[in-house]
Amino acid sequence: MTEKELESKERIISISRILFAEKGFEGTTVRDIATGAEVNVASVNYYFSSKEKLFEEVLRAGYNDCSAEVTRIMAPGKNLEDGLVEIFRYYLEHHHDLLSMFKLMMSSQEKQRFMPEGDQDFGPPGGKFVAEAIIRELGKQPKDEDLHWALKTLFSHVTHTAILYNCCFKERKIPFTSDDDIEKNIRRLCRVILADLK
Amino acid sequence: MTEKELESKERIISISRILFAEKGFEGTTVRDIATGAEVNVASVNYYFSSKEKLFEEVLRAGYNDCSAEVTRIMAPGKNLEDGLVEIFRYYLEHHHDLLSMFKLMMSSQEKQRFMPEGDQDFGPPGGKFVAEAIIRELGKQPKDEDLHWALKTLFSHVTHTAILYNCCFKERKIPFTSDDDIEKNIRRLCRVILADLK
DNA sequence: CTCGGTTTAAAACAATTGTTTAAAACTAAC
DNA sequence: GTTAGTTTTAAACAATTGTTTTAAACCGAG
Repeated sequence: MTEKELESKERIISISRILFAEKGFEGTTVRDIATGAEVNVASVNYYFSSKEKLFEEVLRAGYNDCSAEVTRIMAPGKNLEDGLVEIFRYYLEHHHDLLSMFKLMMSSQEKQRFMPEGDQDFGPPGGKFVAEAIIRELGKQPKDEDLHWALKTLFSHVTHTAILYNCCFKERKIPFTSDDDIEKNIRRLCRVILADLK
Repeated sequence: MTEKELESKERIISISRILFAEKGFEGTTVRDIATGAEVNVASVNYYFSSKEKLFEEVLRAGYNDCSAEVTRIMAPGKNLEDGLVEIFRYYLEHHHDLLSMFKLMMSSQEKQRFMPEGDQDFGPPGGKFVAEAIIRELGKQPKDEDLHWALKTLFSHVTHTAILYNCCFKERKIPFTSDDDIEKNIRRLCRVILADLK
């Protein structure tokens, strides 16, 4: 594995993360990828053997990065509000991966089974650590029902907002949403939900 | 415009709503549509002049139906909790249209501009009437900031949950979510948010 | 330099794409 | 029944798709 291979292979992955997110799997052509990565068309199949396999690798990369980052953010002791806002910001910066994953989930059943190991019990990547932050914040172990309600509501709010941000908010298609507002909204929801759990 | 035309044209629209939602615009072929609608391939272009125009018509149909239904559900006097649960159920029944619209929003900029008249001020279709229900429930006019926070949080929760339901929940990929739970979750969020606004 | 394996390159592959054509079949009014 | 207009059909269109092939270029080790 020489220096050049790493460069080519990684350029392909890198541009694929963007293109798959923007145009979806079918909407992205191998030739688009090859052009974007400045490699020959055949290189894509040479390194990844098929477009589908490349797609899987792209998804895995996105999921793993996201999972690692959420885990890092939500390190023991982390404040819930601050953590969720940071997760939101990460989602914005890496909305390619978020969009790809979401589009996949929304696609036909055959492909829906993609979900890497771990995390299943807590839904989104790193959900377990957000759950732990909720427990810390409460100072007690809530009922399972309450915990999962809080987790799901908070996470879906952050995710949904991050997705919409790149599609509508930043172009002001939906009013009353400045970047500051979004942060405030997340914090407010945190407080309201935690208050209800106490 | 004969009897037969209506049948063919509507069969094409009908199957397109499903296929576009499942496979996206690029993932759906004109031949899939023609087969599904039991018409000749050329009929699609005959009636809609292009695949793209057909897609626009499909989106418009989905958006208008959804907007009309939310408006109907949220008729003056409607209870907020009940209304949102009904909207959620409508989203589930008509998740084709919901998915199509969401996938479009998540797609490349050129197509993002699709958003029919009205509703812009309140985001999702029929949002205005949900806002009115919030005001009714409060018994007073809240601050703009509060109203939009509540509206956005509630609506995004319902929408996000409805989307995930068809992708994960119903196959139990994410645990602790029975159909009853989802309803309860929506109602709980309603109460918590309204309490905060009071 | 020479040799093995790895990486690139151009070209071609068959299959599928959206769309058009041109003729046939159909429908309704006269 | 004839005619004019609409709808359906089969066939073909050029363009694009993912993938494969074959040979050339490249590289480090001996």
